[in-house]
Amino acid sequence: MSSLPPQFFALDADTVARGLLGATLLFQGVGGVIVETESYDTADPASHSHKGRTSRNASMFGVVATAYVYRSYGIHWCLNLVCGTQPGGAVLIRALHPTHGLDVMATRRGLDTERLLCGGPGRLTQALGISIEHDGLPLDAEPFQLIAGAAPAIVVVGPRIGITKNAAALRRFGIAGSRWLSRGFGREVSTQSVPRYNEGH
DNA sequence: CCCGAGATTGACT
DNA sequence: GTCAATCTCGGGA
Repeated sequence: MSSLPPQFFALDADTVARGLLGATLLFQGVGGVIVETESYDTADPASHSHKGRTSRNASMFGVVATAYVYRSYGIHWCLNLVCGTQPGGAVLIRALHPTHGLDVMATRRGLDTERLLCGGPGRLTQALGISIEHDGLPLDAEPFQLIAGAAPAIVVVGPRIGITKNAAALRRFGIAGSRWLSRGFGREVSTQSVPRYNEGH
């Protein structure tokens, strides 16, 4: 069981978003395998960081390998991992394959069907108990734990969900065939494999 | 100051 | 398929 090296998060957001697929994300021991991500950076009009720093997105401009947690639609929390070659980059964690603490997640989620425990950015923060209190925390220390895992054989790529600016950019990444994705990917399939940070345990 | 848009979700027709 | 819930931000009055 190996942690993701800190320098991994200094790579560009697209590479990090791909490379996180297959890794295990735990929060206080609860979580699962990352199966879906999206990448953002300051050059991207869809990114919260595009128009500069505000009180909400401040942690996006902090050091890499920390969490950026923001409130979505006034109701939900969304978890990003800060990364990039320049300040202002992040990867949104959109879905997990739940493997640790399923009972805790089910309680927090209100006895949902298993597939909806962690499938969706708002759902997974609720299942793991992540909120604004955890904004800015480092990812290599409790309560977070990030463990490298087996690289997926095939990564699917497509447009990001729920955005209108720069909507055509192919910056959503998923493990092909996973039943834990928040939504399907249509036909845009990439056979590119991920970089080397996901060697098997 | 007011108001619309937004990296969402769940309830409902 | 439609729609409301309810924070944060930014643009216009």
